[in-house]
Amino acid sequence: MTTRTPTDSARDIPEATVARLPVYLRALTTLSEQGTATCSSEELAAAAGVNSAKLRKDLSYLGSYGTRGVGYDVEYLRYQIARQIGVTQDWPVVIVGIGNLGHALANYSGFRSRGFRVVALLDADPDRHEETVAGVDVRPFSDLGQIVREHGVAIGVIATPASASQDVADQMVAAGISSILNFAPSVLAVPDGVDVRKVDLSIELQILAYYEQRKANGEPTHKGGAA
Amino acid sequence: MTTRTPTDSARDIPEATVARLPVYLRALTTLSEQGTATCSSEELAAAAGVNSAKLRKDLSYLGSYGTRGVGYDVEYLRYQIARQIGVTQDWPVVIVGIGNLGHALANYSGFRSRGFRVVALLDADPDRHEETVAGVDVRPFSDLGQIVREHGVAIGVIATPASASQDVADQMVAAGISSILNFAPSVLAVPDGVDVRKVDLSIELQILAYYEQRKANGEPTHKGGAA
DNA sequence: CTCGTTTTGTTCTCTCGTTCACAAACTCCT
DNA sequence: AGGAGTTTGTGAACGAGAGAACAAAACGAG
Repeated sequence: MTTRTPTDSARDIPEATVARLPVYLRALTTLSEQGTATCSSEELAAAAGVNSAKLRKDLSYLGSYGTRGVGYDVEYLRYQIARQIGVTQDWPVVIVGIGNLGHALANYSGFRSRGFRVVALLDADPDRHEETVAGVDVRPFSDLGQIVREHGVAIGVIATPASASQDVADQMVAAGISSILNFAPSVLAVPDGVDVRKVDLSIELQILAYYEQRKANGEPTHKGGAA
Repeated sequence: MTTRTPTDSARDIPEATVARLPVYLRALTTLSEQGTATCSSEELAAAAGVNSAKLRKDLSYLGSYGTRGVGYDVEYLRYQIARQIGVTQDWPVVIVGIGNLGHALANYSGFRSRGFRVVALLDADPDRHEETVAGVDVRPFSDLGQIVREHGVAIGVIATPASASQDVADQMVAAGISSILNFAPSVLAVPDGVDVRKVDLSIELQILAYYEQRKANGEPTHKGGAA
């Protein structure tokens, strides 16, 4: 049964669009908090920092949720995007590696408010197993399999040094995790069917440094001015 | 004098390539530490997690630094990329907002080793001004202008809550900073000539959640399996 | 009911990025 | 010296994404 049925609600949304949906979601939440009930594509695009044509095209992949001549109902569109991304459900998440970054992630409120629930903090260092971070006990890394089974965890976050990251990833995959967010500066090898996204703090700085250097040399600014 | 001289050493490197250069740099450093003196595009591509054709094309924008039939000299290529990105020089950086994330960033060793030197940690909260994080004193946010002038800071990092981020960005720009790395979940408005890059921890998780949801619904895996 | 105004949804075009495929260039072996 | 075997650098085909432009749809005024 590998054939795609035509009734699939979500066809194929382009990757670039998927990456922007959370941005729109955040913008809509902001508008909602400001008491805005309706907004045009122009307004929403401004709040999200993108072109209005691009926004409309992105939204058209989800369906026709706007009203011509009027705009979008903020609450309704917000729900539709949230449902499409999957943040209406609850996503249990484990964080491995409770160093500085692990601490910051465990305390980050933005996860909770978007449906991500940190069910466990794991670290290989026994000295940390007495700690409690953000109300969650730090447990031995060897408990990974049990925790994943118990909570049905599908998403894992790696905040270890690079040297440990591949081993952690292997064990995550073995335990049944199929999506990994990697903060370690390493390239992970994982089997097909497992998604990995990488966030590298120093890479972003290096990209800025490149353009900064060019600015200092009198090169004209590239297009990506604002964000 | 807005015309581009043909003697410009660095012509126009595509944005996508610039974003990958730091990845290659890291891969080369790893190879170097393993004692590898020479590598083929195939090996380096594997270490960086990209296609070898793409790697070769990327490198071709910098110049011809390889030897046909042999490959690339690891040290030489590493230096060339480092010079091109600008990480051979010293980049003074200020971090504003010393919460959990600010702490993690201040302690992150990956900055130092790539030429980024944290010259100041700033926070608006007077209670934090007694602290010392990673050997650097936390100072009042109002010192920003003086510090930027003193150290010639061009790059600023925002690790504040979203509510404060725009104000911090405005003051950074006023102080003369022209590149901003924004960790706050907000869209910053900045004048032309100022570069902003954004890292949003929860957005990455939401993107993973989207694909995870599709996997759970029996959709075939998309191409972006490994990373 | 009709017309003008507003704003979406979509089509078309163009630019940018990726991948393929191969000639040029280098090494090694005989 | 010459030929076989590698590996780079790049031209060309291909695909995806961005932006402009416009037709279709809703609304309000008269």
